[in-house]
Amino acid sequence: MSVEDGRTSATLDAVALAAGVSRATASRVLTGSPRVSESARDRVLRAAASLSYVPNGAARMLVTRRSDAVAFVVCEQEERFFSDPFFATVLKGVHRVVAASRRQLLFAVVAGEADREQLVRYAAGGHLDAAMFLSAHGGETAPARLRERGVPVVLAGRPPSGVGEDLPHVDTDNVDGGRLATQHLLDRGCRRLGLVTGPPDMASSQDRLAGWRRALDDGAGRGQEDARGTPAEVTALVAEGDYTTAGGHRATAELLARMPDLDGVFASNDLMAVGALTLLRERGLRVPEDVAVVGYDDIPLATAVQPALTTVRQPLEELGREMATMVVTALDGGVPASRGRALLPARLVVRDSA
Amino acid sequence: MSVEDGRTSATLDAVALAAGVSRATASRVLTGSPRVSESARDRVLRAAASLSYVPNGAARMLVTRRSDAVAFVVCEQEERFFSDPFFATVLKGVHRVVAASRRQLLFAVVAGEADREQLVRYAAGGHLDAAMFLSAHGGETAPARLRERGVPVVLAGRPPSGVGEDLPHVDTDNVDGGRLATQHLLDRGCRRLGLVTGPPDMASSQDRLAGWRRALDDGAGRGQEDARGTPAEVTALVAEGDYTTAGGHRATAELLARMPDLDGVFASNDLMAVGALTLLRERGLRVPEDVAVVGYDDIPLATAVQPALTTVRQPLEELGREMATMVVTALDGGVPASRGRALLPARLVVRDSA
DNA sequence: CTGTTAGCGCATTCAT
DNA sequence: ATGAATGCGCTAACAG
Repeated sequence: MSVEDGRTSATLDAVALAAGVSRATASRVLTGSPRVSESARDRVLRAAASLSYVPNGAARMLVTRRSDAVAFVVCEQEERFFSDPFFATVLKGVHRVVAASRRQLLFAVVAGEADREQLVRYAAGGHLDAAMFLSAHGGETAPARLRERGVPVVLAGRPPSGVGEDLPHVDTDNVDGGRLATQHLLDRGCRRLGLVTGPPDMASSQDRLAGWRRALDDGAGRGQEDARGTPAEVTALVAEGDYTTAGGHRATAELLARMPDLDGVFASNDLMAVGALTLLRERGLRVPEDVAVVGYDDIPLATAVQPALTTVRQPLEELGREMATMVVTALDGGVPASRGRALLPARLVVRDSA
Repeated sequence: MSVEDGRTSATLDAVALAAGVSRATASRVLTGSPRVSESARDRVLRAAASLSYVPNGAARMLVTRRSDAVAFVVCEQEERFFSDPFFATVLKGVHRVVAASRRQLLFAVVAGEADREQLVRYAAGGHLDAAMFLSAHGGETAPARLRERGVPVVLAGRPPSGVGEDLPHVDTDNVDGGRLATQHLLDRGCRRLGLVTGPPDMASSQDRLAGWRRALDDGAGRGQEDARGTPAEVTALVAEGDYTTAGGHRATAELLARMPDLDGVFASNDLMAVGALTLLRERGLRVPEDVAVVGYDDIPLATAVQPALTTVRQPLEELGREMATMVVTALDGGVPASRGRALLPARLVVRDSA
């Protein structure tokens, strides 16, 4: 049994020496090259194990130009980031694929300008073979800057303006999701509708809003009918939210102030829908009898809340898998992670709130 | 305005050449060495900026034996990890300190054996200057293995058995927290008490259990008195939970089955307390009138739930800051991150559930 | 199949 | 204050 030094770890030379071969042969064995004799391989492996040999990452990076590490970058404050299960689910999908490719998955949060510079420097320094970006807001420069430096990048979600329109990305169909949610409200007879948007600089917000508009336009085109088959005019209002429960609460209050006979709310995510539920309860309004509420994301909380939320589900784990697959494929195949544009379907999950 | 190549980034040679100095001088400027003339410094800086120079991380690591990156490692499944706000808060504290030290904070999840091996290899390869471990379960080998390889390590929480008793760590006073929670139940007159523990292999569970025992023993010693000042016998039962809402639900059911006249529950974390609340409501028991409930952690959900949870608050952000400070200090000072053992106070937050 | 050789890009001696 | 030379540990191209 060998003893670890604790300070200086074994080098390839040491392994080669112990195995009685040259560095080159030792290296071949350890990198899995086929052109090695059985006996040499065996001796090297044994020596490496006995010395607890681990290759020096710096030396390896320097010559291979790879780090075998990829990052999952979230451009948000820690709070947001953790309070939204969105990230956890996508990360899970990513994790599976990256782990299977035997790379180190690293996880970084960019909560401000200093973080951004640090990350770009880190990546430009060669520490990251690729980066996946989540929740990029408008004006986020990191993805484009990394790509300029030759680091493959994939975004979750359509790049917002100013981020790099042609950046590879994978998205769920937020336009269709927004349309489904809105149409559901119309279908159940709601005619005084309110939308609570997400942050206006995020693509998902914009797209869900576009879907809302599309549903309303479609309806206007062919004439809405209420539950009794009677056509009725539709009134629609929009209030700005921010994807937080508090924001949903506030925005719904605004909606109600501007339209007291509100009968349907589409909140652009579940957290805000929960905020809406809370406010409506405070105002003595019943859900869905007085006001129907539809959320988005189908987070675990959606079923825990009273009434259970009708919402739109996105295949988030699949989104993560897809992103990671694009990255890994690009890395393994040498194919530049060019314009992939998977668009994953969203679907309505009807529960009690609408 | 210079144009980026996009494939090959500028090297120090290129910068030196453009500045009309030697590599050595350029290096001195960029590493902030004092022994450089004003004019040389100026030219080098200008050249570096115009070339968008970023030092090659591999080359730098190779010679400095540092990566300027530290990791925050969570040994949990993604779900757990994100669903528990514990991590977010600690991370926030860590982030502040690490960012201020101009190092890259990396974040890794170890969800299984493959991940563990990958991480150890990554760290042993020199990619990590230090690692902070969260939520280490009994038998977790990574921290000790990293330390053996010369990577400074700090744990959040007392090391559970088999993890390395003498590993540096910073903890909150879980024993006292458990005692406070239990004592509060006794003080309000509860005499038929139930404890829902966390996973038995986690130090925090063990310590909160120890605090529970201590409160009960103290009480036994001096004789408990009920709300009317009448001494009464105390009965106490323990059920095993797992820090999840579902686990709290199940464990509380078990408690109730074994002791139908249960009148006080101490759940070792808020998630389980919420599970307890749900079960008690299902059984038609009022909280706190029939059964008082105390949680632990004071997560945001604690105030959102009905009734608002009486719970124990830990200074988690401070815990994060403390861990990161230990790491950064060790790294900057060259002092081995040896036995630090900050013990941060816990305090009771009384709300409606007990 | 194996050993020898040559850098990868940088920080750091040692001279000057 | 500056330049020339050295080596970190490894992989890969080249001989043999």
